[in-house]
Amino acid sequence: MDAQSPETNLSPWMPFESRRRARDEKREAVLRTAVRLFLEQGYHRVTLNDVAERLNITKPALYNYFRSKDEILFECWALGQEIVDEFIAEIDNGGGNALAKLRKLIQAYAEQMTTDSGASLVRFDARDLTAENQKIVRAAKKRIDRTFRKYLADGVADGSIKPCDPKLAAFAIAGSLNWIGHWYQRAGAWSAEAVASRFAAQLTEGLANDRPSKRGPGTPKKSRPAKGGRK
Amino acid sequence: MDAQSPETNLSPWMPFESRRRARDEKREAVLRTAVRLFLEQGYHRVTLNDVAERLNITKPALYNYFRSKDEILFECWALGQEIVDEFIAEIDNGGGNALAKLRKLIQAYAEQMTTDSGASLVRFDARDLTAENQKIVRAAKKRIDRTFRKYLADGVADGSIKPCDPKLAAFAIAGSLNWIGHWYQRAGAWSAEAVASRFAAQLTEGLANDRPSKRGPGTPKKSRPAKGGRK
Amino acid sequence: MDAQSPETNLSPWMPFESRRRARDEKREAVLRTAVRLFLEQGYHRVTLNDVAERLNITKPALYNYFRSKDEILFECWALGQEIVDEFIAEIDNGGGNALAKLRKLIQAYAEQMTTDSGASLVRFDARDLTAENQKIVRAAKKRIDRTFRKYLADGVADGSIKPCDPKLAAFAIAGSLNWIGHWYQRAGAWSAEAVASRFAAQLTEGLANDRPSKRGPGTPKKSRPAKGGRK
Amino acid sequence: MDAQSPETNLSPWMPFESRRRARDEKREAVLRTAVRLFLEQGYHRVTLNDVAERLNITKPALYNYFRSKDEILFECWALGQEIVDEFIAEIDNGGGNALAKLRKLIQAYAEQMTTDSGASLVRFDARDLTAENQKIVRAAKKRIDRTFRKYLADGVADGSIKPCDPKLAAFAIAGSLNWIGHWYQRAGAWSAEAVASRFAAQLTEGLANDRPSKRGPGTPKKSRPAKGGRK
DNA sequence: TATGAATGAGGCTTCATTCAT
DNA sequence: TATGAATGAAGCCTCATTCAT
Repeated sequence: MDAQSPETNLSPWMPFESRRRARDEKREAVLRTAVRLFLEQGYHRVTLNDVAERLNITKPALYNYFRSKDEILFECWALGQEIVDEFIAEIDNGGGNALAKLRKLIQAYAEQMTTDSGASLVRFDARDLTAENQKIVRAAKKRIDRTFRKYLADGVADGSIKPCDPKLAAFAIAGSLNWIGHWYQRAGAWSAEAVASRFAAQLTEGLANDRPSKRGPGTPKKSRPAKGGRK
Repeated sequence: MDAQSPETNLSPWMPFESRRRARDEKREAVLRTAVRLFLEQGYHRVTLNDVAERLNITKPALYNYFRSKDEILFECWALGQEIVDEFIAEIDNGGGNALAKLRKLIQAYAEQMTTDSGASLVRFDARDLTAENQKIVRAAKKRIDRTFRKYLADGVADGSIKPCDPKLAAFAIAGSLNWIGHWYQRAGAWSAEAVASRFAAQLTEGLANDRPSKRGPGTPKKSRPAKGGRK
Repeated sequence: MDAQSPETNLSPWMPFESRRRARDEKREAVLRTAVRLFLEQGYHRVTLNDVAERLNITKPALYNYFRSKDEILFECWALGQEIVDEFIAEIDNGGGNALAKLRKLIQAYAEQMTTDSGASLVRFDARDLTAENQKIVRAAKKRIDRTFRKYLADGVADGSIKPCDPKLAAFAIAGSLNWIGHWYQRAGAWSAEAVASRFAAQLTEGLANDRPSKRGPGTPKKSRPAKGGRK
Repeated sequence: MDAQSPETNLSPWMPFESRRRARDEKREAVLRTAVRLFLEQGYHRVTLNDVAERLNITKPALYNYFRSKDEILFECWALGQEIVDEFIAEIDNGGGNALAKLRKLIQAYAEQMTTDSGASLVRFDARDLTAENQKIVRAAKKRIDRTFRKYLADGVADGSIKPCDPKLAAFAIAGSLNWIGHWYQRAGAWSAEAVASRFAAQLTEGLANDRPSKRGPGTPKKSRPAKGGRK
């Protein structure tokens, strides 16, 4: 508490520590505000003044945290992408067959789409970024795409998913999910989780292999697939 | 047939006719060029100079055909919407049960998404338009959405489609389709028709009612809820 | 009417004659319309399109009658100036002492100010004209000014007007009169003539010499109203 | 007085104070420059570049102080109007009969007309302003007009002014005065005060009641005018 | 003579970014 | 670190004027 307190010993460091923390907090505050505005009004209609104003600071102050407007945009995007990368890693390293993983991925991705940082991923235009950052974004998008395709291909291979073109199927699924970022409103009738589980169910409904190979993995939901072998 | 041909009689009007035709052709040329550029680079990165340059005219010449940049954007959009409205009307008035209609709609909409004018519908940002035009766009989008929902609801009612939430299902389908406007490249591996029919098949795969009620449609959801009653 | 009619004899000329007349009429129509618009909205806010539109012709058609927008402005002004020059000449050559002439001038000028072509003289900005035309305008304005001063000086000399600075008095009078061009509305309560005679009376009221030298001219208003009681 | 003077105590605020002062000074500098240019060349011929150039700044810098070109025009006008409103209030609350007040008003107004800010009042075109600001200008003009009329009417009532139509007389006087704003040149032969007093004398010469009724001023329309003329 | 179309010139305004304080 | 002020770079739009028909 007093000058002798242990903390005081670190004092030469503390200011740095706490300053850095303060700085990071402000940085994040800027990003949160920016995401909100970018989503509400669109990147090009939002001026740095708008962002600053909503934060009760002045425009040049923003340059203490970011080097340019498009860097802010990029960081907004990165915030959302980070989460996606995390749950992809988690699912990827987790258990379950391909279909199960796909379901988990859909669920997680759908939920993410209902958040600001998730919507950023599909509503921001990468062409507003530096060439360099565009590459990063494209790589990330490809990563996501490949994950979807991999689960689909794996599923077809292990029999949990009906034969299909993984590429096209991935596009179909991704489209449905990305679209959430455009229509979902926090004020709407559905909770994020509800939407996510419905999508997980619905989007895999047509894919699940009702008549899996003998003892194939899965034996999905429906017992007695009935005769109607689909169409 | 010779110099005295009937057309020659109309010659006094020809200049008008042909001028008007020329005008309309130029207007359309402007729109085609604009759509292309807007899709390639994004509305805000395209200047009217860019558009004019690619047409080998000067910027102010554009104002002979349009009153403002956002009017051009709107007309680009309208071009695509017109087509959608047309095939919706056609399908709506055509035959087939709800599921069949839904398939036709998906097919047509998917094909449209592979064209420039179709992609316009989902890649342009309505907020770049006049408040008035925004209303028109919103109304059109609602029209499309309602059509999807109607077919789904009708299908559930007539038994051709498995019980499901039409609103959510419509979102899922629309998302998949709209997404085409973002990834489809004319240079890609698939033809527009191929993509469209695959989507029509895949997107309805999970919806089609495998075990329709004995005597044709018309014993919708209610009777014998059965176990499969989703949720 | 037929080939033998007297007019036919002149036929080689007639077309010219009538054409010229038609041309002049159109020219004047343009000017009338232009004056109106320039007064209503101000020269810079009126486009040649506005002028053409109100005449039900097209913009380039105007160039058949005038070489430029500022030429139109100049001709509008000239129309009004012509009238002023005329009545100045008339008054100048007419009879009466200096005070009488001054009154006549005020009356005529005031009336002119209530017309469109009169208002043009004081509401158009000469700086919108060619350097050359500006000179013409300045010369005309000087002409008017000199006339006022001359009558004043003459009046002081012949005793009909009280001693005063002719320059300043001319400015005062001209100001009052020019101002009419700004406030007078044809729809107002006063007729042009009424305004004019009131101004003629009022503006000379303070100038008329009540105690003229011996038998000087004018024994205005006060003592023994006499016959000269102005109208 | 010395470095420790009270002002020094406020030093922490000085930066703010001085900045604000600097800002205001610059704002006024812009206005002074703008008025000058607008009067010299006319509002439409002056570009913001011209204004900026003469101030040795760049065009967009002007937008730190004003929101638009027409706002600058309005503020120029307001600068002049403020002065008028002030001396009107002063005269109105001051002593003297109506004729005396009228003289004071004429004198002050005439002097004002010889300044840039005074000339602005009559040489700027209100139609260049926002609809909203046009209203303000019109209201101010009406205010001035009413003051002239009131003094005239009061003077007629209290007998200090000869019977006359206050409306018309006000127009005549205002015209003379406003005209000063068009012809007066600082480089000319007359000082502002000289012009003003001559005008005050001359314009009221014809109005002053030479032979007021024996007892008490005028026996105009109102029977028993009493001394308490009006108000 | 009249027109539709086109153009050159230019003006206002916006905004991301920098800089001195 | 934060700010007021300034700037450079554009962009949209307007309009008088010209030209081919």
